[in-house]
Amino acid sequence: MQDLYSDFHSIFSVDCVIFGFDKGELKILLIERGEEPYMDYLALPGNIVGEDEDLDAAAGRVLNELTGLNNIYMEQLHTFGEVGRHPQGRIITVAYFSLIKVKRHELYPKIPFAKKAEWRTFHDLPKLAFDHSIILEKAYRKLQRKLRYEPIGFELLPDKFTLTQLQQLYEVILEKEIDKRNFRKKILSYGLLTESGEKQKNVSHRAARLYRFNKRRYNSLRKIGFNFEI
Amino acid sequence: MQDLYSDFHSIFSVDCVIFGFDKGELKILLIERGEEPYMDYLALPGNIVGEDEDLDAAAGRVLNELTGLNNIYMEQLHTFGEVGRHPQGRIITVAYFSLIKVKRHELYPKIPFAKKAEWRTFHDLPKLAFDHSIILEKAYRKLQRKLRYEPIGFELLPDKFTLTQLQQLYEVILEKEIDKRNFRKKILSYGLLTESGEKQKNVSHRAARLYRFNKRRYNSLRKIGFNFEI
DNA sequence: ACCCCTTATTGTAAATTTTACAATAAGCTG
DNA sequence: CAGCTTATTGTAAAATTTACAATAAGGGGT
Repeated sequence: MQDLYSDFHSIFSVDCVIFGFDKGELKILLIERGEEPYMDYLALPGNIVGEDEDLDAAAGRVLNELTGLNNIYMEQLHTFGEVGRHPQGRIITVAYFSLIKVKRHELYPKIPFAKKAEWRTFHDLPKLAFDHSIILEKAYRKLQRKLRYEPIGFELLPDKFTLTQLQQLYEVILEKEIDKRNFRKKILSYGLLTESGEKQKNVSHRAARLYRFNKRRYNSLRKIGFNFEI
Repeated sequence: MQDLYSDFHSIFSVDCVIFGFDKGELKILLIERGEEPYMDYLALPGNIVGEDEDLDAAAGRVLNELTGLNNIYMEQLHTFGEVGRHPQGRIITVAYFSLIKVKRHELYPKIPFAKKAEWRTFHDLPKLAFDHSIILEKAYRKLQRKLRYEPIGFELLPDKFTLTQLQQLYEVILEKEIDKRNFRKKILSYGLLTESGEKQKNVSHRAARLYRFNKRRYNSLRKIGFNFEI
């Protein structure tokens, strides 16, 4: 058995697709490469998985080194292992999918090969390095699918947010207009939103109420198999 | 860069979760191990990925070597890469998910380490080798989720099948009873079923009509974003 | 031929959910 | 306080989902 296993070993890595939402736009956290190949191209942040490191831990480490954040919503997206996907040899990469609040952190690009890290508008991107455009495309479809069936929008918004912000997030990600009254009725009917008691400040129009996501209620409803379809 | 990449190489493999449906039961194609570790345990069929082999191709090869089938519905499920998952060292496995028609083939267990391959009833399984019970559990949840949103049940049934067979499949996999009249109304409303013109034979009761899945119509509806929720 | 047993096939009314749609309220600015 | 901007709210019609049972058809046994 050991013989069979010893004939081919491969390098493997993780790449992170990190979504954010800011000023009504879907954002994605990318690095700018400072080395060949794909010098100056934008790329997904990623790294080699350590010998004694779990896959999930490697993805968490990449995100932490980039943002300083811990305990962030992350899940596996897909593994990309085509023979020719990397110009320098066979590299398998496990892509991860993450949602974070843009405003919560500074960017510390400790990622190797990176000149810098920055938030880019998802809907206006050049071709990325390697096969990262393909990975990103897959991640976006997953984001759309998840948003339709689970209340994950809250991961992308500040702790307190208005219903209009939330609706805008749905409209931008799902790429369709939503009726304001029907959206509010539906989203409030789940009972996942708690009024914070506060209102918007420094806006030159009627101030909107600020809501919080009620994580406790979400967990108890999820346990009994509740469905949150939008 | 080459330096960084050269410090840790890992073995990687594919494992296949192959579902079938027969005699009103959900089946799963497993091998019985003929070697340590986990001698005599049941395990998912799998193999090492070749140096010049795409991931998807490796999964297809495992399934082909086992069943002789080609062009089978397969998709990636998840990658399992915990440090301690394999007693003989760090092995990352990409799990695949597949649905096949049980009656279509013989079993040729060319899988290494296997004494034999056989169809087992999903709902009555012992603990599997390695972390394969965990992989299977994840695959089953995916099967349930997919069945609810996509008409994949046809992959598991013979080319011609009755509505009762189809309903039974839904009931067994989703683990809930479904109203007969409502089920028929809904499933027929999608227009994905074509009457074959034939009826059951050799049954000691009223013979049911045999339907076929209309793949062409499915593809054209899917293109326009149609939803097939049950 | 007929009765019995088993499964196949079909419709409808009530309840629920989704959809379409616009007037009023509130806060800031000048 | 007039004007501008965004926030908030309800209702009727349409569509979908749900609950529910009687009749049809085929084979087996007499």
